[in-house]
Amino acid sequence: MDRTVYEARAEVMKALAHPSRLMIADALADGEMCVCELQEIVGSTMPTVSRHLSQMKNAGIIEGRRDGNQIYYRLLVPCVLRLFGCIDAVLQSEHLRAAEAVEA
Amino acid sequence: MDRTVYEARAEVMKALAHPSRLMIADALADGEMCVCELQEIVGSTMPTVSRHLSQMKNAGIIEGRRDGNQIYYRLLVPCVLRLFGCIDAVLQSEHLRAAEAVEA
DNA sequence: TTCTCAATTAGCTATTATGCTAAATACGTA
DNA sequence: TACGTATTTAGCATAATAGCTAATTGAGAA
Repeated sequence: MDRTVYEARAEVMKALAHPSRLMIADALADGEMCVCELQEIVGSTMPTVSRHLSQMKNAGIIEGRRDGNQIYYRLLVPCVLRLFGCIDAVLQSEHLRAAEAVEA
Repeated sequence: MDRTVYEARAEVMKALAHPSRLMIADALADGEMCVCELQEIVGSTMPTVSRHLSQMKNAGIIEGRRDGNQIYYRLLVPCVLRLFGCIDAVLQSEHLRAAEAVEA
């Protein structure tokens, strides 16, 4: 397998590898949201949220649609939500091993 | 949902958000491998590969086992391999939209 | 013990990511 | 036109990553 494939994949992963961007992905699970709504959820300044959105857009994860002077973003590839299941499995196994380490 | 949950998830994502680390995860799909074998696959220096492995280990993705003077790593949570499917779906949809943009 | 090999850690530099404030754009309304 | 609101982009300072070489640790062999 070519290294460029892994580089492309890593770009997508990087576009999700930030707490605020994971919050955004989760928030968009139920449907589209404008930047101002996402800002409330994430709790950063509007420019910062906008930049996170732009990273996710460039990675092909979300898409924006203008309505008036607001821009509504939505998930393009909803399967990213299923990533959480696996990530949480990693976290659980981590906690299990941490507990074992304490016992031993 | 608490922000700390998203921070923990982001740590796991970050531990995979690098081409070399994705290559390592993929290589470990078929079973454990020592660092020297992974080095050949990744194509970086041994210290660099070792540091990638240590990041993945801290995130709870892999585990190492010493045998003689070699250390064999294995995937702790094999479901990370299923991530590739979704990531590739993102890449495909990206290419589709890029093609549409060229047509228009 | 001493030597060698595999792996990790230290120390450094270069690159990249993050988040802010301030400025620019886009759109709707008066 | 001019103004207000939502969003993006620029520019900057700080922090985090990545990769290298050199030094260190761990385990087996001579």
